[in-house]
Amino acid sequence: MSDPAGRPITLADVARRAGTSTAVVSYVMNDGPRPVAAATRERVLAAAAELGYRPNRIARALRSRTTGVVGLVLADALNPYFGALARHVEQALAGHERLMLIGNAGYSAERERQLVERFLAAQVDGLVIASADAGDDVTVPARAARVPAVHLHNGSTAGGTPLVTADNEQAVREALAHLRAHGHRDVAFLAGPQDTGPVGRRREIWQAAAGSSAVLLRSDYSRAAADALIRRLAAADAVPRALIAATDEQAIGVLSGAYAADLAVPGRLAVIALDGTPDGAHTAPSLTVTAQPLQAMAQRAVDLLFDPATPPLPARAVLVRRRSCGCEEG
Amino acid sequence: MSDPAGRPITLADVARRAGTSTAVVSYVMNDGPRPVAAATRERVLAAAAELGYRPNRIARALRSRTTGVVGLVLADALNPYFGALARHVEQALAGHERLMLIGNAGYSAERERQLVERFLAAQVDGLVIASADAGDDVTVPARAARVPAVHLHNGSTAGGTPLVTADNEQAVREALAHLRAHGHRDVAFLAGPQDTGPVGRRREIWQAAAGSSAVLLRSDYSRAAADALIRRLAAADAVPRALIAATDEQAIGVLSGAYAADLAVPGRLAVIALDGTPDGAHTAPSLTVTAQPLQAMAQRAVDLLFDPATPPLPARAVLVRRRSCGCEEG
DNA sequence: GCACCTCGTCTAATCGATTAGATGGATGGA
DNA sequence: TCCATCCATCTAATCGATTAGACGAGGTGC
Repeated sequence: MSDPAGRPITLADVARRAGTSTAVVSYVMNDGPRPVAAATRERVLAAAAELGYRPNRIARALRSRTTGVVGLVLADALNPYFGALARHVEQALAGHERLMLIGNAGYSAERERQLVERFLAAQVDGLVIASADAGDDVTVPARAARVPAVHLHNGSTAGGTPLVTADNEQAVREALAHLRAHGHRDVAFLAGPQDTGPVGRRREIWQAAAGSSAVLLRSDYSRAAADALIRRLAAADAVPRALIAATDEQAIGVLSGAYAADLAVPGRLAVIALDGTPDGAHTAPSLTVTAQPLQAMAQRAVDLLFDPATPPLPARAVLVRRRSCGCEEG
Repeated sequence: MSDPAGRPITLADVARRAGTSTAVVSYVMNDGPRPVAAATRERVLAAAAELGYRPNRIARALRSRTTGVVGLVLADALNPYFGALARHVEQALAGHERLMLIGNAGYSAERERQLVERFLAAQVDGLVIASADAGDDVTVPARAARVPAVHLHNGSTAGGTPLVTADNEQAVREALAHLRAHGHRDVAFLAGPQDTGPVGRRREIWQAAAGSSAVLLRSDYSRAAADALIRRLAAADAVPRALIAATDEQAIGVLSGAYAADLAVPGRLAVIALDGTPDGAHTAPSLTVTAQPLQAMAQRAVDLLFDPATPPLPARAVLVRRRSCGCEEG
């Protein structure tokens, strides 16, 4: 708010109007460290309301060294997995009365580092980093600046920054077992471009369980790349009968590629994805997934920012049976 | 950064180390309003580098009344239309050296108002509001606080806040004409829960062009709602032969509902969506859309924040022919 | 040689909110 | 009645960066 002249209303304006000092106004605004007489409190509140006073958080931030803002750096908010995480992080932050700065790094570690620097310059109270891959630890400058940081989904724990992930091992095993229960002996795996961090372990776990004859496919973490891959395989008549996609994003590309190439899903190609995003419920056919507890993960990541002693998650992924694996709809 | 004791490095520390006053350090850091001797500049730069000085933007913000942060309030970042807009807004802001606070309002005007208040309290330099609907103008407090605001996609222009939209009329006409070219005489329209603002006009335009016998459907702006609607219609054998969906999100739900109900698209039901998000390229079947110039819209919205004289957009939507309308893939 | 200007730098006020320390009036106990 | 408390409030320092005004040294013009 501002007065008619355009000057924003300050504490001092309210104090003047209420006939008190700024200290008292501050005490009232914050249920401050000292008590205020009831009558005075009323006067101050009334004055603030009349003037439309809105405290300047910047000034408060300067004094109190906390901005009420946390930065979220993520790979790609258009990927529904990261998009959903972002939503849950925002909600968890709201529970701590924090606002969220967001920055898309587009799967580039360099850009992640840039965003971390910018967010630190903006004096964020904390950083959540949701990377697709786990290369060098991008939170190093945060540690130097003594700003708490957390990796979510994937990231390097080398520097001591905590990492919140679902139980990838169990998810892969469950997906594999389910496809086997549908009668598939050979189950291929569609991985990302590289295997890094705990998420990269998904591939290793599949490899160990599926045997060395199983087919490993790779594509970028995008619908377009997975779509193109499937069309290529279809042209070469090399499409597997069953496939675990490392991410929903890739699985959705598999579905559209299969549709375009006239490959029936699940008849000709059964698919399970490992993420479990909201999008999987409304694909054609609907996508069977091992759904990660995204909300719980986001909540824990945020809680860790404010209390490093937050207890770990059970964080099991849950198999959601839909149609892409061969199950009938419930 | 901070010294070993944990105290963050300030301008004064750098000044002390370089043997100058804080003013000179500031001049160097900003190529300040006054010149500095080359030798001194070197000393200052060296001192800053050695100490790992990172300017405190909060302090700067207090003094200069600009935080370098803009708030984006949007209906739902998981809806790929708004998600894509958010991405483009972020990029446009990066061009202005601004960071982006984001807040999901979940299609609730009340929550939009709350977020506007919080962002204003955080002293944002500007606000971009991307609402699904256009009810009361939620930017009123921004105007009072003299913070520039822009509506993107839809919103009330009653209070003078500018609105950046694509040419909805042309998009609807083009979609309708295209379905007619495929031989459909009756083209239904799947609208949102209510018709507000320029986006609500889409329905009126369709109504005027399609005639009063044409079927109007409504659902929430979600995949689940559109999916459920189509299944219901299928059970009642009341599915139209051709349909324009107001949003991609609804169209995707239509596709999944049609798939589940064994309705061939486009054979039994032809579909065109009016948004044109990246997701439409990888549905089964792929989605024909009138693609709005999302990036140009976001760019213009952001430019308007910093220069109200930014010229208007041509902002035509472009028909992207894919398969859901009956076209063959290119 | 003197007045005057320029350049480089320093001093200190400022942005707005917070809060420790000081102050003064009222209350209670002896 | 006098002193010790206590409560409500005020005064002023503080957070860190910015920048107008002051200042001194060196250079120029006449």
